[in-house]
Amino acid sequence: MRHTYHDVEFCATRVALSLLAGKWKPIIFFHLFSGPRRFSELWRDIPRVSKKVLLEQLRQLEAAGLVERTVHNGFPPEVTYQLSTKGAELAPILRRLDQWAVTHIEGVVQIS
Amino acid sequence: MRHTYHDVEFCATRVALSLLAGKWKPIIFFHLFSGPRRFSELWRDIPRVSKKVLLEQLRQLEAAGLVERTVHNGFPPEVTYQLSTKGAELAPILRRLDQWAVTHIEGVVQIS
DNA sequence: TGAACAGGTTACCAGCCGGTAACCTTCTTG
DNA sequence: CAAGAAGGTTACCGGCTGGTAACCTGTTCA
Repeated sequence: MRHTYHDVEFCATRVALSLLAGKWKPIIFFHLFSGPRRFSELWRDIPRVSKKVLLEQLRQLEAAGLVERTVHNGFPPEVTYQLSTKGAELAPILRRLDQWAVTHIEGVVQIS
Repeated sequence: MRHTYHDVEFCATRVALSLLAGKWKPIIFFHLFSGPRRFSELWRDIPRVSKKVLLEQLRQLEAAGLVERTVHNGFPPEVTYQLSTKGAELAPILRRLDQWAVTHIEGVVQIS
């Protein structure tokens, strides 16, 4: 059995896009580009996302190996999320995509 | 009202990704990178996609301004799809994403 | 003693997205 | 005159994704 990118199951780009697919994932990414963030920080800084959904997206990113979750013992509980090496290597690609969007799509805003 | 990329509605990357979101779109893209293709060619060359769904994806890409549809009069009917300038400018970005996926995701295959 | 905070979890629901299968129209060819 | 090819369209359906709202656990502080 020969696999080519014609085969949707093995198309690298499709699989990559599926890891980024999710309403809040790009925003999470841009927040994590500048370093680790606590759960509550992300929840505060990303408007209109529910705890449940934010957590779901983070877990999916973690499962994909793009994000690492660290629990720091102590009180109050502190859990931080940060990009893995693999995840960080997406940064330049996402920035170029951002650039493309800003020049080609109206009403859209550049990352800070 | 201030818009920042923190606002999911205006996050450029999210909007860009939403244009590419669709099971068959990356594959369609890679087929169109090498030039215009007839509908029946795409349908023949992309395994397991139904006419209806392929057409849907093409129409969405067209609506997004990434693909142009041309009807050539004559018989048999001939309709070709090709990337717009805007769409073609995504090529290098998608190729980098493909590269990233090939080096980081197992079982995934590079575009030819 | 009970409120507040961090980081979750649970139940439940609506809408979208991709999927199958059959059908349509126009023209050409055997 | 029937079949076939090109490019669709239509009816219908199941599962995934994102959404709301309420609840839980453990510790500290007033």
